[in-house]
Amino acid sequence: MFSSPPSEPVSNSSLLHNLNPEQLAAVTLPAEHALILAGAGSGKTRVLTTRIAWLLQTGEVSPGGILAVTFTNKAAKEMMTRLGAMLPVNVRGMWIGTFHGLCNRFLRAHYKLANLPQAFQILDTQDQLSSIKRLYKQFNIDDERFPAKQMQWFIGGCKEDGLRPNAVVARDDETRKKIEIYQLYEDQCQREGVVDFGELMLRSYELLRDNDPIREHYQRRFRHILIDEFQDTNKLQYAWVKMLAGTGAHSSVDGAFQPTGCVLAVGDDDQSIYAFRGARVGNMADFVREFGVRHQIKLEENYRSGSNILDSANALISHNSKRLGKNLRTSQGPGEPVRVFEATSDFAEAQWMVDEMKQLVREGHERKEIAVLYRSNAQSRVIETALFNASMPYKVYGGLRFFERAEIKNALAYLRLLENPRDDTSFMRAVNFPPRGIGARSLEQLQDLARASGCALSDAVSGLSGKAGTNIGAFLAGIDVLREQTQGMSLRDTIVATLEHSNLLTHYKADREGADRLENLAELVNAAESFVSIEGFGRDAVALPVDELGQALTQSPASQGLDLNQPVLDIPAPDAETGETLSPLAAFLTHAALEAGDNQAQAGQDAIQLMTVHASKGLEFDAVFITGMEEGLFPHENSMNDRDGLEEERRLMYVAITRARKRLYLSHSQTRMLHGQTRYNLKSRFFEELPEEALKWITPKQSGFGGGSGFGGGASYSGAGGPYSERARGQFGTDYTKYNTAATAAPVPAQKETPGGLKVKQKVFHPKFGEGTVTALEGTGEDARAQINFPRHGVKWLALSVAKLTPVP
DNA sequence: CCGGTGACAATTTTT
DNA sequence: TTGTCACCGG
Repeated sequence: MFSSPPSEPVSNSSLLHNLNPEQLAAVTLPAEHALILAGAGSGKTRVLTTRIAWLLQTGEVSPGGILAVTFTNKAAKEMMTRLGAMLPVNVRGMWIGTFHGLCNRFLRAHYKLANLPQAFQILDTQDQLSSIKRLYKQFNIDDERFPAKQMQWFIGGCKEDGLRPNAVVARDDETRKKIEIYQLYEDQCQREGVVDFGELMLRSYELLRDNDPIREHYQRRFRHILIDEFQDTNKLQYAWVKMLAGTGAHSSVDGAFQPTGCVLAVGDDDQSIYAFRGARVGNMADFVREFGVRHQIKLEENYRSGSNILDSANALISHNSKRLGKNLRTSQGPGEPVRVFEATSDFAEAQWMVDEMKQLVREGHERKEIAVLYRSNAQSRVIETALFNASMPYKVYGGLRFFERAEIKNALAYLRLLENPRDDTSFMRAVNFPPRGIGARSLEQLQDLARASGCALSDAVSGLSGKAGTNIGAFLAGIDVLREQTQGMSLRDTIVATLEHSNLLTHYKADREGADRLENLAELVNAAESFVSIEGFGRDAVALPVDELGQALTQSPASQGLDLNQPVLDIPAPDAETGETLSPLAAFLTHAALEAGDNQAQAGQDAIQLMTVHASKGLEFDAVFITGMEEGLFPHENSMNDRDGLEEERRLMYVAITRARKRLYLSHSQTRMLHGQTRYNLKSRFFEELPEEALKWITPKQSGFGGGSGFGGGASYSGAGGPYSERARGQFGTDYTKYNTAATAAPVPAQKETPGGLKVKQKVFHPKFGEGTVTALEGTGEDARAQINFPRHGVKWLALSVAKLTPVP
């Protein structure tokens, strides 16, 4: 898949053709640290890959001297594919991959120094949580006081900050206890021979930091370090990059070694939307300062959208204060206006969208070129229902990925036990699934025993007596037999044998809802086969054989980057002493953990694309609907409290807007079903931050709640985009008034009445709830009620005859 | 060991 | 409203 086409090396000029001046400058930068500020749709990936190709082409560096890091497997693959198409290099042999993938490769190569078993396995997020829960049982830790989820977050956070338990400051008793649990967790993982995602990063970092020869080897080796999506890096990843680049602060004892790695960081601070998981946009500024960056290039030419869309994006993001500063521009014309729609209910919003989509499809747009973006997953439901009822094919992104499915995890648990009987997480998962009469009490006994002797569950079984001992003993003996039997088998046969032995197949066959699961298990066998044949055994997991890198090097136009005579520390595929190599199975299991698989099931099918705004980053579509543009939803209420939160929401909106090539729709609804309750939301403040001249209101703009008319006649068809004209109506061929039927039990709107002298959208003050905004009015006289949205207390209905409300000017 | 029950919470996500 | 999870009874 990633092998190089048998083409001649392309010439320099063809490599660089069609680059704009900024892109060209970025590609041909001198060998120094540099920061590329790459706006949305500015050809960032192209610049990155062309830069690598150019470095190789000009002999500046050999393939072995390049380190290119991304966040997702998808991005890494794309980089390799594109590079492979540009130059006849063996991209698989190069250090191009995700942070975690590369750390894995590094740790496999130096597993002894890293104090890990060669076949260490990787805990995914689920595994990590169950590992912590198991710990809680063993040590009687109160899940009420220290929720396992929260503990998981704490541990992950510490690792991201590069902190081991002994380095975390115990500022209070609670933290002290957490640190204690963190330590217990660490011990448990170490004993079991497993690492979590954070550990992959942290242990790699520590090994580089503490081992001078290793660090200097890699510093010498990686002449060019390229990092994608730099704004998403966390503290540890930044430190890792810094360590590999060797900024001079860490020269060896004799001081003779001068590190030379050049870092090319590519990112966009305006698209930083992952602060919640530890990303630090500040790394960009830190990078410039700490690395003494002299070259900064802005890629501002956008090749994706017309200026109405880009002006909207630019105007919106200009409301953020913390920016490095960048403006997207295009040589395309204005393109279509940004269409804005106001619905009476989430249901009506979905209906409208479906009709609009039908129209788009009629006009010849492919369904997969139409995307619906929303802030939170819960919003997809109504839309799905509407699409389903309209028989419109759609695809929801997100949700469980292939290797995260229960049946797959169950099968993997058996496979992991074959590889490593000490893996207690897998033991617990497999021991009584499918059910084989091993109850909770037996397992508790076993766990007590294991803890007392500090050994693995599987080692403690021999100490069990009675029925418990017999049952669990039989399970374990079965695993041992299976391990024997599968010796020398192909990966495929090993998995088939395991599925048989475990009774998973029988179990799911008996389950009348197990058909899908059986299908997935069959798919697991396929995945294993393609892992061996197409991907090539273990290349994700194992350091490459020497000859392969050698081949990559000799194919390079120049090989001055890496001295072939120096010891190649990262390629000890077989263990130096025992000659042991990673089994295909261990490699496959690693692959499963590091690449959880697509979650886009029927990819390739022409279906409407539904996803969160986060998931849409990096993608583009002809037509984009951004839905639920309401206060509390987008910007989300949990983010509105602090300035940073709001700015991140705005960046999120920026990302959403810039996904659209041709047509962009923004919609909001007056009412929305959320958590089983109807909420009344104001339209998003982001509307106020968009340039009116780029927008076109295609709704009869409502005057106050419910548009009066109720839902019928009398609405005033005016809006920022001017009167709702017949022309517009004809153009879209849709009568929008039909959506103004609230499907949910919306309160009957006051018609022209303003009870108590209040108006919708007016700000009022309540002695208890503070300041709020009137969102609806209802009834007259004594019965007059107002619905008010209080930022701190939520939406409330207040009887005007009782509530002491003061209008706020 | 299953299946029912009630409590509870419910942005965003990759590895 | 929906999904998850701990707990309990058959």
